[in-house]
Amino acid sequence: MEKVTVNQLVKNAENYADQNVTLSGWIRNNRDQKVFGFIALNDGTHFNTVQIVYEKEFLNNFEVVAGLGVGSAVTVKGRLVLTPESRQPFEIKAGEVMLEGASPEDYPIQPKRHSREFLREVAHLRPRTNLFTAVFRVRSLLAFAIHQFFQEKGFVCLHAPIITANDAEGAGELFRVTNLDLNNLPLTEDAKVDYSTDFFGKKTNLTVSGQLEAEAFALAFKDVYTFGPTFRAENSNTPRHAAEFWMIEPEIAFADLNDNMNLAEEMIKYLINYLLEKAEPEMTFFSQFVDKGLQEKLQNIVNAEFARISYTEAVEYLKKANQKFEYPVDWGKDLQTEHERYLTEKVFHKPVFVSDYPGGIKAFYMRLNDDQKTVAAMDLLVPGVGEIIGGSQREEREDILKKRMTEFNIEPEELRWYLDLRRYGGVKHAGFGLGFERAIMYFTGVSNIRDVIPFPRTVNNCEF
RNA sequence: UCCUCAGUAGCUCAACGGCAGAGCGACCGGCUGUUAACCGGUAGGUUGCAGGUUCGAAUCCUGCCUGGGGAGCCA
Repeated sequence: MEKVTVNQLVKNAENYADQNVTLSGWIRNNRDQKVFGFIALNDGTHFNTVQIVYEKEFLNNFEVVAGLGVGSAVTVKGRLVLTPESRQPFEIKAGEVMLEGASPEDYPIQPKRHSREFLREVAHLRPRTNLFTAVFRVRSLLAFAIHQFFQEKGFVCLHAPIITANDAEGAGELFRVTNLDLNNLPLTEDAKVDYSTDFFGKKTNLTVSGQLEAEAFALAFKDVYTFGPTFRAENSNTPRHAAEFWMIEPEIAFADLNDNMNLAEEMIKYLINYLLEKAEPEMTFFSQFVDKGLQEKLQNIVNAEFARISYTEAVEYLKKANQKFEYPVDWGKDLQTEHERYLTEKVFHKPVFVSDYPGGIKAFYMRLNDDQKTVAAMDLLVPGVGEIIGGSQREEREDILKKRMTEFNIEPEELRWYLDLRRYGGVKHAGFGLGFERAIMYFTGVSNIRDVIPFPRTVNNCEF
C-alpha cells in the first residue's frame, strides 16, 4: 500500500480514486457519532486537511479512535473515495487507524478561534494552526524565491559576518559579543573594561547590517546580495520591530540610485508573483480571513508602476495636504510615520519610493548629490506596513566620504578597509536592505512581526 | 523609553461597590454523513501581584508585573 502525503492527494486525487493509501498526520478535529466518525487530518505537507471517515463496522479499535483528542498523531490506511458532491473533493474510508502519539485533553490548541496573543505563548504548538501553517510555509517559499530571483539574475550570494567589530555604522544599539567573565571583568589602568583580553582582542558585537561587507563583494562580483540574520538591541516596542530579524541586502556596482529602485521594484513584483502562484491556498486563506481582498491588492501592485517622488516633492505633497498632522512638516526634518502613511495610503494607494533626502538625516555612506544638500537615498513605503526597504547610492569619492565620516563623528581609520574600496578601483554602486519579516507582513496581511517569526526575540522576550 | 487601553474558568469575554456568570473547549451520555456538527448533562475560580479605602472590593486608590495599540528608533 502506497504511503502518500496530503499534498500528493490534493493535487492528484483522481489518480488515487478507489485506491488504498496510507498517510500519517495530526488530528485537527475529531467528530464521532454512534457507529462512525470523522477526523480532519493534517500532515503538514499541504494547507488543507483530509477527511478520514471511520466506521465501527470496519475498525477493531473504534472506541479508541473515537476518543482521540485534537493534536493526536495517527497513521491511517484506507481507500480514497471521490466525493464531488460534498464540501471536500475526496475523503479516506479508513480500514485501519493506528495511534502514533496521543494528545491528552489539556492540549492548548482547540478547534476554535484563538487570539494571536495566546498563540504567541504556545509558539511551539502554533505552527499546527491554520494561520501559522500558512505564514510559515509562505516564509519558507519567500526565502527560496529571494534566492531564485537573484540567482536567475546572476547575483552572487555572500554570507556577511554575524560577529563584527564595526562600531561605526550608527544603525542602532548593538548586542555585545564577549566571553569575558562578567562577574570579574579585567580592567585597564584607567578602570575601563580591558577588551584586549577578550576573545577577539577587541570590542565586538552582533551585526546590524551586512552592507559594508556586501560593498566589498560588489566591487569584485559586480552584483551580490546577502540574506541573513541581523540584530538590534533597540528598546523598540512596536508590531514592526524585533531584536533578531532577517535582511536581504543586494549591492550592485556600476549602478546608480535609479538602477537601485528598478531592482527593488522588480524584486517586489517577482516575489508577489511567486507567492500568488506557489502559495495559492495560503494566499486565499489570508485574503479571506486576515486581510480581505489581499490577493487582488497584490495583483494590482504587480500591475502598477511604483510611484517615485523626491523628498522635496514629498514635503510639498504633505504641506498642501488638507489633513492635520501631529508633527509639522518642514524641509530638513525626517518624515514621520504619519507622513509616510499619508503618502502611500492616501496619495498614491500603492508602493512609493521617496528619494534624495537631506544629508543631515541619513547615513554617512550615502552619496552626496550635486546640490550639496541632499543624498542619493531611497525608502520604499508600502500601505499598511510602512518602510520595507531602505537604500542608497553609496559615496564612491574618497575625499567626500571622509568628510562625511568626520561630520558623523566616525574616525576614518576605523573603517580603513571601507575607504580602500574607494581607493582601488572604486566605482559608483548602490544597494538596499529589505526587511524579510516586513515583506512577509506586507504579502500576508499579518500585522505583527511576532507572528511571522517562528520564535520571535523582542525586548524582554526570549522564550523557546 | 514615552502615551494609552487591558489583565476574571483551558480560550474569548460579561458582571463596574452588595451571592463570580455566559459562549466555546474539556469530560459523561445521545445521535446512521458530520465538516469550527448538533442535542442533554457534569466539572472547572486565590478575579495578574502587593498594599490601601470601605460594614463590604473583580469593581475605587497607590505601586509593581504582563500583554495589546500608538509614538520614537528602523528593516
